[in-house]
Parts: sequence; structure tokens; C-alpha cells
Amino acid sequence: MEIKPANNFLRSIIAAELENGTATEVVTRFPPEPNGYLHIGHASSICLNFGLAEHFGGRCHLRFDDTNPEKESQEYIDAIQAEVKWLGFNWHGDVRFASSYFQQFYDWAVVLVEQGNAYVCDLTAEQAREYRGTLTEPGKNSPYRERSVEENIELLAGMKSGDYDEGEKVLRAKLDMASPNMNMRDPILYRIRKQHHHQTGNDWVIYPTYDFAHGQEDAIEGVTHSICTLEFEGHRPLYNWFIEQLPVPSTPRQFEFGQLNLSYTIVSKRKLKQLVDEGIVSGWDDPRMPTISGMRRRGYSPASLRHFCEMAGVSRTEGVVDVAMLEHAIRDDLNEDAPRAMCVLNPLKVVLTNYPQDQLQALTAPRHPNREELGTRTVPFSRELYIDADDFREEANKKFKRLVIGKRVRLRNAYVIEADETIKDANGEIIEVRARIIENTLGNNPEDGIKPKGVIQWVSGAAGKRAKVKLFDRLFNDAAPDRGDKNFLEHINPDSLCVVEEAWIEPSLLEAVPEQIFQFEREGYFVADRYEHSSETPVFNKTIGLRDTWNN
RNA sequence: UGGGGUGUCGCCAAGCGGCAAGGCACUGGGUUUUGAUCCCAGCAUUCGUAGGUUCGAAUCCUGCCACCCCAGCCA
Repeated sequence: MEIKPANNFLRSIIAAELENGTATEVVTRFPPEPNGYLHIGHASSICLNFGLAEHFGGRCHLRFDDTNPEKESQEYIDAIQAEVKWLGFNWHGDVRFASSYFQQFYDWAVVLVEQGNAYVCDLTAEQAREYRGTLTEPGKNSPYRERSVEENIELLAGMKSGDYDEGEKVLRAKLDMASPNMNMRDPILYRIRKQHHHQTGNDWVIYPTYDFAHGQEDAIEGVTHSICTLEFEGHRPLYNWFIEQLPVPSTPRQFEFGQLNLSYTIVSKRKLKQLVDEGIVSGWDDPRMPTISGMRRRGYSPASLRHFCEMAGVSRTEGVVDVAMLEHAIRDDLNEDAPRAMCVLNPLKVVLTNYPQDQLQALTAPRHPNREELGTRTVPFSRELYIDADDFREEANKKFKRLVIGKRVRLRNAYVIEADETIKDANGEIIEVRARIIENTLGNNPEDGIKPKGVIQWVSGAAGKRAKVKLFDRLFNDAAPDRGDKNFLEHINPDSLCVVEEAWIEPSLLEAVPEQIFQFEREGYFVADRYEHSSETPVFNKTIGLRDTWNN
């Protein structure tokens, strides 16, 4: 599919900068913290960063912002790389790690101290909070604010060599405790964390904060446009301050955009992790998760996700995109390439009384109705077959275009049949429908001119196979499950997963390989499960249903 | 409340002083062996609001209103 990138405010800004010489190249970066899997919001950021670099002939780095070992792990690092690759992006050069710049950060911290721009503070976390003041009241200077450069150097070295306990001391910038911007009230640069780090092991016991690390990481890598979400806007003055004070090799600038939010879903790593930790979903890659790996497992294609991100656009407003737009992008892409097949989810036996008992006819059906070049498949036809119970009614009004006693329906890719009677069990449940084939209707309309009103899918009882099919519905039944003071856990949709243990599938589906996507005609798109599917035990996940304009 | 942001159709979103793009959704109609796809048509006299500047404003100015972010040794 062709994805034509829409214009957005960042493109306009950068184009103007390139034009007037403010910028001479475009280097961006996607900087996840490895503390969870990536979600649809990150996909948008990835498309933005890589897209901008590509559009302007620049480059984009993948950099792990791993400054807080407490919440990070190698598992996430591996997953994130796989997710970015799967989406179809290639980062420039090696994967980068903020942690590989730790020594440089420390050296720069020393520079700040030498400049008199930073000091070691002994206030406890609680005291620091009190000293910080409030939104309307200025803060108070820390009593440790005026320590000498020599003392600060010594104390900082002590922090680094492990002389103090966690929380005992921090390094802070000496800015302005009365600043109306809370971020400028002597922000913390280093804290003591006696923790093993997934990349640096036990080399460090002090770790830089986001504020002290991010801009410098950008500067080291020559990033020109450091794009982040809106909540970092208030940090920009600080970001710039470090760049101005320190002898950094380049001058990156920060730009903010509004994160992509989706209706009926949650885009918060923290909350998504909670769903995983509490066992509400089977894992980060549960097909109901809005994570990239979850959507992959669900059958969403990389192209559809990228297309969706382009459709949703990028701006500085904090909107909520209708999940219908995502669904449209998925269908739009899958419709193009997904081979068609037939599957019956809720089987009802049909016996064709005028068809020979032991005959098995090999019918030929196109793999795609609009793309002949995709070839054909063989679909066996027999006297006994299964249709979906929803496609039959003993009687119905004219709007019902499926099988009804005394009426006709076309069996997709096969004959027109007419239903005669039903057979019921002791409870009065219909267990079988007896019907007849209308002669000479393979590829033709009935000769008597009575055309069937509808078409339904079917699977041969003699040659069809069984498969497990997982049907998904939205994970939350509230359009904004975590808005305001709502507890998203109270809005979980209890029916978000429905497993059909024994669906009937046409035999050609046994050739499916994991992650192959099909359209089960009249039902929707289904993907052979990435992990559980095999020819012996076929397992399909419902990606998304077909658009359904049949209102009833 | 101090500071920083944002307000264009039900939902995204272009627009950058010359007279409201596009997509999603929705509504009609056509094609169709998927109630799918596809096609065609409709869908903001109005841009949070009140004023002002101008021949002319969604675009400039002023006030007001609403919502979001910041008081982690998270990012």
C-alpha cells in the first residue's frame, strides 16, 4: 500500500529551517526507556521520527534512555528492537544507550559543579518537596546550596564511589527556587541507586535523571531535532540551559507534539504493565493489547499501522482518535492482499438431499475476488456440509438475505440451494437443515429465473477440517477508560475474548503458516497464530470483522 | 492559583490576511456469487467566545471561557 505522508507542523518548521539555514541537516531519534513494550502511541512517534528523517534525507537513531535501572530490563530492550524492525524502520548505525554515555555525563556534572552551577544537597526527599514550594509559592533555598566548589567536588566523588546510601545525597542544578516554572527550582541531576544496571552492571551507584541526560544524549549523537511529547514542554528551558552551560559537541533543540490517544484503549506503559502483571491479559503480546507486539499477534500489518499513524496525523492538540480510524486502516490494507477462505464459526449441518451420498466434488474458487493474479484454490463439496447457524432461519422477512425454508441462497463459490425442512432434537433445537441443490447453478443463475437473494459461506462436512478460532472484542467497554479519575480496571470488557474450539475450515487453510492472514469470507480477517498455529492444530485469531452495514 | 500549552464538522486534521482541504464516521444511490470491496452523491454561510484592526480575519490585536501539563531522588 502506498502511504503518502501528510504534512504536519514539524515538517513545516523543519522545511523552513532548512530553507533559512537554521538547520542544515535532520537527525532525529526514537528514545524509549526499556521499561515496557511499545504501544500504538509509540508507533506514532516512531513513524514521526523516522518519517521526518527519511523525508529530509537525514537519519534517525534508536536510543534506549536507560537512566533508571530500577524499572528496566533486557527483555524490554529486545522486544522494542523487534517491534521497531517489524514496523519496517531501520535505525542509523548501532543501537545507542544513554548508559554508554554515563562517564561523559559525570564529567559534565563535574563541569557544572566547577562552574558553580550545581551542588550536592543533603535534604531528604520529603524535605526537598517542602523546600520546593508550590505552584503559587516560591521555594526556599536548600541550606546546602552554598557549599564550596571544592566541597561539592569531593561530595560528588563520594556519591560516585558509594560512600553514601540511597537518598542521602543528590546533585542539583543551582537555578532559581523562585522560578514560576517548577522544573527550574534546582532540579535533581543525580541520585544514588545501588542497583545492578542491565548494561553497566555494578559500575555505577549514581544515575543521572532524565533532565540531566536527555539533551546531552542528543548532543553527543548530533541529534538536531529532539522530538518528545507535550508534557516535556516545561522542561525545555532546562534542556536548553544544560546545552548552553556545557561544552557539548552540538546544539540539539527540543520540539513537542501531542501523544496519540485512541478511544476505547489505554496508551500508558505503566497501566499496560498492570494489565500484564495482574494477569488480566496473557502478556504484553496478548492480541487485545494496543502494544505493537499485541497488534502483530492480532494480525494487524505493519503497513496498516503506519498508514493509520499518517491518517491520524501529528499536531500539538491532545485529541483522542476514534478507534474506528484504526480499524479502517487495518481493513483497507488487509482487503488488498488477504487470500479469501471459508470458515464456519457456529456450525449448522445442512444435508443436500439431491446430491449423491459419497460424492466429493473439487470446486475451484479464486483466492481473491478482485485480483485474478492471486490464483485459485480447491474447495471440496459434498452432500453434507456446514453453514453458520446465523445464516439460517425457518422464516424471515425480506431483509434477511440468507437461507430460509422454501427460499434460496447461494453457497459461496458453489451452488444455489433451496431449504426444504428442518430436523430438531428433543428440545426443539434445529440440528439439521434439509435442502436441495438447484440444477446447473454452478457459475450460473437458476434457469427458472428465481435468483437467490444472498450468498453464504460453507464448509464440507466430509472434507472440512476443525480449527480453534479466537474472537476478540475491545478490551474496555468505556470510550475513555482512564480519563479523569476513572479506574480503568473497572471498565474491562468481560467478553473481550471468546474462543471457538471447533470451527469448521476449508481444507486449504491447513496450508497456512503462522502469521499468514486470510479473509474468512463474510466474517472478517483472521491470522494464523504466531505461536500456537500448526497444520496439526490450526489456531486462528480474528484480526477485525468485515465492515457491517446490515443494521438489524 | 504561578508558569507553560491547546481550542476549525460526531472524531482526527489542513489552513499562516483574500472568502473553510482531506481522512474516519454517518446518510442516500449504483455495481457485486462476501449485507465486504469498489463507484457516485451528500455532510462546517462557519473556525471556543466577545469585541477591535482591515476593503476583506479561522488567520492580526484585546478581554473572557474551557480543557491539558508542571509541586517524582519517573521518563
